[in-house]
Amino acid sequence: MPELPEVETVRIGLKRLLPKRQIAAVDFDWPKSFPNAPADTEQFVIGASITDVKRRAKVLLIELSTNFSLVIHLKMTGQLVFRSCQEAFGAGHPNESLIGALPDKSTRVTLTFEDDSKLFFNDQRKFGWVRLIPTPEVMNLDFFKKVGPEPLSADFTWHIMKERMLRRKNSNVKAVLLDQTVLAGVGNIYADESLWGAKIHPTTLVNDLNDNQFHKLYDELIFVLRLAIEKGGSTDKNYVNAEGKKGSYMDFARVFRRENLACPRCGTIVEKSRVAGRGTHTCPTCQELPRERL
DNA sequence: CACTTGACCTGTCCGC
DNA sequence: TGCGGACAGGTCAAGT
Repeated sequence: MPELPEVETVRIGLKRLLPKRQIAAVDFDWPKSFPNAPADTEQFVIGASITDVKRRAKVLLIELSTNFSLVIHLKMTGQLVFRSCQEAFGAGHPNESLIGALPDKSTRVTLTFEDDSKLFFNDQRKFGWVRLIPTPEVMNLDFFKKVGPEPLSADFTWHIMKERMLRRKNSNVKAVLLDQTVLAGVGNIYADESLWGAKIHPTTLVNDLNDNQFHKLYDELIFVLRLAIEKGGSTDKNYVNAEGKKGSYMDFARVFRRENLACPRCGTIVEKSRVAGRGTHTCPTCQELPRERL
């Protein structure tokens, strides 16, 4: 579930909460979630302080004073939640969290800082991971060598998006939006939302899109990504930010998870189907099915 | 090579 | 009520 806007929201929260804190202990509650620990952890994590928190695609990079980085992928159900030692989180407390006491049964890794505040990596489905990597070598990871450009970077244009998408011209447009080597950070929610905005059916072959459609899809994608960051991301089920709180983009969603409800543009009932192996939401009036090719 | 499907997991929901 | 199965969706490996 965490896509670019959710990971960016977590990054903004951690950037405010973590820098200068010194790590006192690491607990491996589920060792597979931190595969290359604890070999280098004693030397390069314990005693290190956090210098910066960055993001590339859907991956978080927590940089340490030892010139190592904690590289974290939340996959579908990952959460990074910070709690300071003084905070109480009972009902009605101003900092009340949407998740209960931590650690809990889905806590996989716990960082404890000098002042006894903690950062919890929770991950119900255990697909996410934390890796410890020398900071200069982070971008040598296979994933980063292959991943496409950041859609919100200043030099990402609709021409670049069109050119990169045409590398997979015989695939349907939804599969290509989800392909991280074409562009970084788009997942199921914002693929459906941007295709609805551009009035393009998700099964349309990339090769069949005209320039107007590429341009419109680019505009809609940038719009939904920016709006979602502004709203603190989408909480469908698991996602919470660095303070354990929900995002509100789902209140603004036009088709995602709105099957059997009215399309906000034309009133037609929104349908749900499967495209590229994923649940897919479309308006059958706004997003016309592509004609069968002979 | 281009493209699609299944595996990795756990929890929830739906139908019988 | 209990139980099996479908589903959730990011990425990589395996299959066509």
